[in-house]
Amino acid sequence: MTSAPAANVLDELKWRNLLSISTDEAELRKTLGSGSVTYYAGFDPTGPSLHIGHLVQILTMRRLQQAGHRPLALVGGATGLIGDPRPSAERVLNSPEVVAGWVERLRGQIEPFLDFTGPNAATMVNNLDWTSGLSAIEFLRDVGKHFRVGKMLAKDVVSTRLNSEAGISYTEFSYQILQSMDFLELNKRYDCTLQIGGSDQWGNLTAGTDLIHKARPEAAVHALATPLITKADGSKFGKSEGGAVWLDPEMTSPYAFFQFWLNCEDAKIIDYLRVFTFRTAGQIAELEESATSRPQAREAQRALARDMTSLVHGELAASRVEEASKALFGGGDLTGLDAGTLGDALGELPKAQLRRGEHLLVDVLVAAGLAKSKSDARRTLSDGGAYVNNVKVTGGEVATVSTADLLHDRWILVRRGRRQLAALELVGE
RNA sequence: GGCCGGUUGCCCGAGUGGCCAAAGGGAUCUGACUGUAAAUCAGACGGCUCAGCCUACGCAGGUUCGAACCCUGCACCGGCCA
Repeated sequence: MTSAPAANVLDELKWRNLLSISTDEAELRKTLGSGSVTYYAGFDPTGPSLHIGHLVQILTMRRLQQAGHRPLALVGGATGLIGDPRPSAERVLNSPEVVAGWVERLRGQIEPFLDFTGPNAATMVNNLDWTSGLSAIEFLRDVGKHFRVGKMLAKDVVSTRLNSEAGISYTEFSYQILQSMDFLELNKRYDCTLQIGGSDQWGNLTAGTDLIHKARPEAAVHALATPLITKADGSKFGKSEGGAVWLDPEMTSPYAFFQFWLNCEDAKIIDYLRVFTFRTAGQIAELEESATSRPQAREAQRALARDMTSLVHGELAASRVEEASKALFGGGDLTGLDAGTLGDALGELPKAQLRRGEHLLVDVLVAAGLAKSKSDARRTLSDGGAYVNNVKVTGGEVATVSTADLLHDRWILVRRGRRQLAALELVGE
């Protein structure tokens, strides 16, 4: 899982399409090539878990660390209380207690990706540390004086919001100042000279470098933005049935996580292998060859799913869900599977309990989480979109399952559509 | 503080007294095709004890046989003025 250190890590990032825009590229290349650079990326606690969109930053941090640079992972205990303005509408504030809880969770999610030992050990930081004690007067005098309102208004999101019906609160308008302070503070405390972030953060990144230029003219700092990851049609990457693909295994099961990557569209598979995995150019070229000549084999997708699941949930979980996927989709005939294999596979799926006897499939689909209401379940049944043990249900809305459908006298596999599965397990009388 | 405009289903957005569970688009779901892909075509898309009923058009009240639509108050958002 290591890549040969490129001559300059910037070239590797470029090859992986991870460099969208940066401050003076020649200078940045020189800096990265001439010693260990301390850099940071920030993650705001806007929810109980990070999702795969955050992975781009996390993994870019990891790549830079592997190239000998020193990461600071910032979880925004302060910025999370304010909210980075979204183009659409004002955010709803979360309570300090809730945000503090999320900070802890995010820290735990980021830590496994970085190395906290050795000469370029990573450090976790929290911007609440240097903002909680700051008075409003200090803030306005020491920091605010460096910001020109005209420039702040010109930032993309701000002007979008200003021109929208939603408008923008002073709170969110101030966000860029807070993020700029982070960079300045990390520059002072840790000699941090590079901030990385998504291209949608470019305005915030440059606000930080500008602040440092004014407050500490002697410091030379850089910013680097990674591109927005999209699907082939340009739409947002990272959504699956129902919502975001979370890193938290309770929110997105390792099986669902694996499935998400496995279902990657052909048109994007090579891009994603570069962006998200640590495979070398040679390995990716081989997978590309396979994807071109034998797309139906989907070796590249399998490699991506395998790597990502292993990276996020561990080798063991990755093997488990890969085996489960093989068993459940491997040809459809479940009766041929032995109890052990089937039980393991079903164990990765959402579960519902089933009593002996006959049950309306409508109720079963809801109980198993495959339909969000009985109406939804009825629609699915009348559409012919339900399957029991991989066999299409033809009975329409009144179809039932019963003890006779049990596999190994214990389980029933229910499916909605092409690939939403759930397991029913027999429970005592 | 004043005046004007806005608040519609997951999102955007039409509707301005009965024909409205609410046009249209997007998202989503299902089917066909296929490779657990994409594109395409077709159907569905508030809930339920489903030919009916219930809930819903910012919130609360009112007018009316009848309200998303009219009136009053409140909340939030925007614009202009002070």
